[in-house]
Amino acid sequence: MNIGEAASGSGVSAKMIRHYEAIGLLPPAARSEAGYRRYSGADLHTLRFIRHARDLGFDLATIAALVSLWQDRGRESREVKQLADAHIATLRDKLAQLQGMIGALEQLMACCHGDERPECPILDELAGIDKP
Amino acid sequence: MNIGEAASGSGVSAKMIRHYEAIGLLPPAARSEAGYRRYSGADLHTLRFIRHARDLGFDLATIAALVSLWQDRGRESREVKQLADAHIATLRDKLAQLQGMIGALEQLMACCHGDERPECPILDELAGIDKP
DNA sequence: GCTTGACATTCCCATCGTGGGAAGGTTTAG
DNA sequence: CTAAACCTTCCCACGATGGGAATGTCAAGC
Repeated sequence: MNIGEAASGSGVSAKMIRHYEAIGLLPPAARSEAGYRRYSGADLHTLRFIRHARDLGFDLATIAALVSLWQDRGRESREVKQLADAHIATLRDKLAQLQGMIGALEQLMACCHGDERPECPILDELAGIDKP
Repeated sequence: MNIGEAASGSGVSAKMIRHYEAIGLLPPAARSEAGYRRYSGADLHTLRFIRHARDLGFDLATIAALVSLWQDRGRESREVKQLADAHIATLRDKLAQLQGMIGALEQLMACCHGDERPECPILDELAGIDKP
């Protein structure tokens, strides 16, 4: 199949498929006589793998590692779990950051009238009425 | 004060101060005879305002709006609250996404032995043993 | 056969916030 | 006078994605 079909069949855009190939996440695709990239069912499978990994928030470098573990039948599941573990730690850090921001904002929102008056605790806070 | 002092005093790097000026978030700084940027206490205050807004996750375009509301004594707090409200919605979206990823990963982690055996439910899932 | 439209190719540029580093000028302390 | 610690501008990089231009190819309809 051509790249368009591979894209719609995998959920990875054609643009991204080319990019993944360019950065070495995917091996160079086979080419038709006219130079069109051609994809097999196995290629599609790999693309879907990548897509799912992206959906879980893995970065492309880690995905490259996951793909190679996936294709290595002698892998140790320990290695996979380590990658997932490191990733989940990163996600939890981000989560904590986000929760901090949301919590702070919610508090400010609760104090701000949000009407035609100019007084605004949100701006006051940003301006550095810092609580030590 | 010079840019280095403004940077350490505000928590915004010198690099970023120049960048903020370049994109118009900050007005062009005053210059010494030799061309060095010079900052006043008021400038420092603005830098700290920006820093705090960044800490709450606001993007620079929104921060520009916040700064101008801050400096407009006739503002309506409604406008500030609207910006904050839109931002908090964005953050909550990201939060939900993160939570989804973390939840999915946790489940997979719980199923994976993580030992020397090659069987790995994490890879299986990525490979698309999709549950409909 | 020829046109047309839907595909494909490569290449460059943009996003967003941040940092690295080069090549050069200034200021200050010893 | 020199060395260190500043400062300047300029260009490039990240990570993942998209937009779009200029160009080439394929399949269907007339």
